[in-house]
Parts: sequence; C-alpha cells; structure tokens
Amino acid sequence: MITRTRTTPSTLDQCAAKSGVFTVQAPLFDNVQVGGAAITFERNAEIFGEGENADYVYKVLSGSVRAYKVLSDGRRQVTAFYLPGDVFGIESELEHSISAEAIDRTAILVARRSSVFSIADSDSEVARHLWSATAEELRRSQNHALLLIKTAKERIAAFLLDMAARLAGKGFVELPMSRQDIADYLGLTIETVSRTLTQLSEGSTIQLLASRRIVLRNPSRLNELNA
Amino acid sequence: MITRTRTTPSTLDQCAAKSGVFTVQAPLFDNVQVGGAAITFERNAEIFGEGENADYVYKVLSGSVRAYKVLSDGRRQVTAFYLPGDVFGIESELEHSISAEAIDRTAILVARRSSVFSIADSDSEVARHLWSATAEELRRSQNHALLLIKTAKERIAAFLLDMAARLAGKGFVELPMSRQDIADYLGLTIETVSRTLTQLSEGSTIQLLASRRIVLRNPSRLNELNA
DNA sequence: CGGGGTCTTGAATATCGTCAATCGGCGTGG
DNA sequence: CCACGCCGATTGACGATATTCAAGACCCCG
Repeated sequence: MITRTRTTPSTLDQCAAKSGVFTVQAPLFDNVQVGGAAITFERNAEIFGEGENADYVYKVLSGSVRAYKVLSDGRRQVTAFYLPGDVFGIESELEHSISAEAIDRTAILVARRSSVFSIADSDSEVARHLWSATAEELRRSQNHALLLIKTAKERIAAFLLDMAARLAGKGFVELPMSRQDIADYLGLTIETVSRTLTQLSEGSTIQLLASRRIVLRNPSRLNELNA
Repeated sequence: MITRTRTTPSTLDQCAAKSGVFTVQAPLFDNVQVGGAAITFERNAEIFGEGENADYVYKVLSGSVRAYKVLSDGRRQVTAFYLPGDVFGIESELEHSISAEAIDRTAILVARRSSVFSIADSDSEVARHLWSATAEELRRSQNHALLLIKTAKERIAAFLLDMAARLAGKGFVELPMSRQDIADYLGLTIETVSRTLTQLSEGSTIQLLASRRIVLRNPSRLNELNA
C-alpha cells in the first residue's frame, strides 16, 4: 500500500489571475446566473486542497474530478467523482474539508464564493439552490457509506451502475479513472477491484473491451448484486 | 446476521396531535426562534422512516437517537447518533432519505418544516443556519466514510474518542447504544466490536466498568490509533 | 522497438465474519 | 429472598473474504 502519486499543485489563484478573471456570465447552479471563468486543469492537477480557503465554487464542463481525504499514513478515501455538469467545492465553512484533483484534462467553471453568497443573501431562490446542492451531496455521501459495508462484488456492481447512469455512453462505459481511484472510492485494493471485474467478466455480466472501457452485458444481474 | 428487531412505529402525527401542536417557542437552530413542541419517544420507537414525508425537523433534548439505512437483505448501516443538543431530520427534498429511532427514552423538540422554511425564505440568517447544519452533517458523513476504510481497532478508537468528546461524562463514558448499534455504525459485527474492546481493555488503553460504561485510561494511545 | 505506468494474475496470509456456547446483569415471579 | 429466564455481551474455534507480496502481461507513447 501507499504508492500514492503526489503532483505539483497549481494554485487556482495563479490560474485565475491569468484567465481574465470572472467576467464571463455562465449558468452555475441550474439556471441561476453567477459570474464565472473557465479554467483548464491538466491530468492530476490539484484544484484545491483540504484546509485551503474555500474561496471559489466549481462546475465541471468537461473531463472529470476526484475528491478525496487522506489519512496520516497515506491511505486515501475518494469521497466522490465529479463529471460534466456536476457542481462541487461548495462549503459553508471557510476551509475545504476535502481535496480535489483533475483526473484527466478537465475544463472547469469557477465562481467566486463571495459573489454566490452575496446573491444568496438577497435571493432566497439562490439560497435554496445552494442548500439543496449540499443536501444532495449529503445523500450521495450517505449512500457512499452504505456502499462501504457491502461485499467487493456488490461495491463494484453499484459503482458500475452509477457510472453507467452518469456517463451514458454509446453502448459501453468509458471510465476516466484508474483502478487505484476506483479502489480508493470503494474502500478496496486495486487487486480486488481487478479480480472482481475479471470475475464479472467471466460470468459475462460485463465485458471488458479495454481496462477502462466496459460493456454492461447484464445490468439487471448487477442490480441484483446491488442488494 | 440479520436478527434486527422491528418495533411498533408510532407515527409522529399522532403524537403531535396529542401534544398541543407547535405553539411553544423554543430555540431550535442555535439562537433562532422557531415554533416547536416537545415529544417523548420510548426506547426503540420510530421517529421517522425512510421514504416518509419530511414534515418536521427535530432537536434532541435528552436521550439519544440513531439514524440508519437498511439494505434489502437486512444489513443495517447506522449513519449517525444524535445526542442532546443535536438537530436532525432536516431534508431539502420532500422525503426522508434515512430512518430515525430513539435509542432509549428520548425527549425531542419538533418543529414544522414549513414554519422553518417560510422563516428561512424571508430571513437569510435562518437560511444560512439551515444550510450550515446540512453542511455540518455532510462533513460528519464524509468523516464517517473515512472511518469505514480503517481497521477494526482504529474504528473503535475513533468511535470512543468521538463519544467521549460528545458525552463528556464524569470520568467515564456512558454509552446509550448497544453493541449492535455500534457494530452497524462502524461496519463491523458485534463480536468484533466486543473483542476489540476487550483487547483495548487488556492493553489498559481503556477500562470496562460495565459493558456500556467505559473509562478512557489512555486517550492519547487511542488518538495514535486514530491514524 | 523499447520502456514506464497500469492492470492482471497467483500464492500465501491476515483480518474479520460466522457459528456456537457461555457468561452476566436484571427484572419477574414463586 | 432466591431462582429462573431473558436479553445483551463475551469468548472460542473455524472459515471466508479481502489484503499483501510478488511476478508478469498489456498498452500507450515516445
């Protein structure tokens, strides 16, 4: 265990400074308009770190993001994957309680926290949106915890179904993340993830076109596994 | 596994109807005043169930509450324990996503969801409170997920430290919940919980005065275990 | 064609779960 | 007051699932 890659963190402020700074109007929370700027993060680039000031909120335009926490000994828990359309990084406290990195090259819309907050103060509609976004994250987190008490096969099944629903590709699911990311999300090791996928493949529940390209041959069987 | 006790659910509406209905003014969210009525729940009584309408929000006055989700085969995940002072049951959606039961005889302050919402619509201060309560739950849930990737000993250590901090008794911790509740919270079996406690006791990290009455002899050692 | 990272596979081990028996506290009733 | 019975907790022996350690395969990119 513990062969985690640490990458050069490129602070957001640097990027923001270079990018024309928040003059673009774009939809951030559903159809509510707040200021924002699009920024591109390279593969494995840090978007924000645990403990940093939560000065911005984010929305994935393209690519994908992993959010995670690390224990002192290096064990990592991936708390969520964010895909195009997903909003993340909203905090009610000053500091981020988790870290976020781009999984692959990722375009992200960034808005000042203070802008969003001041709008929310006068517009209860926006305040409600802000809150329901957090509540939705809470639900996801609770379901994630529910995942972590299941067997390896059940966790993988749930993961595949979730990804299939969110990535809705053309006949197959194209996973952006590595086995290590999946393992850390599911609370397993990469070996167990790999073995379980092989096993599902041998039972022709799924088909592995490539390691990250998967066909769900029998989704209902996955659903049964989903307990 | 699966010897879960199901108890007769006493719906809140019955209780509320009997109790004079929300004319009492009392602090619910910090120092914000909203309507509320105190209701007592017996040991193992259901406060609300997953899927039920989330028409009320709750605050523990005395006693203790477990919130949980169940899988189709009966495995139960306890998502949180609520102790005196804790607010719970806030939902942004119409329905509760989890269930809640009184662990022992528990007095609870109940407020109409609609009252709280309508206040929040006009008072951005209250809206902010509502949101930060949800955000705090989210943090707890994420830390809970972090627990579930640790070893049995680490989970128990973290649990004991958390309870000690929240229950702050006189030299010892008096746990309101059963081993089954603890096991379902930590994603372990009662046997493993019991064995681990015995183990910690043998190393004189803790002392078991009674099965639910525990002295933390060496909290710093527990902290080290906390990874 | 080569090399590095990612992924898969195998064998041995460890941790936790399962099954089962016993203990212990507590309330009830004889 | 003590005995009984019940429920929760503990303990033991065994087994299963996931981890660890190790080797090798695959694949993309230079």
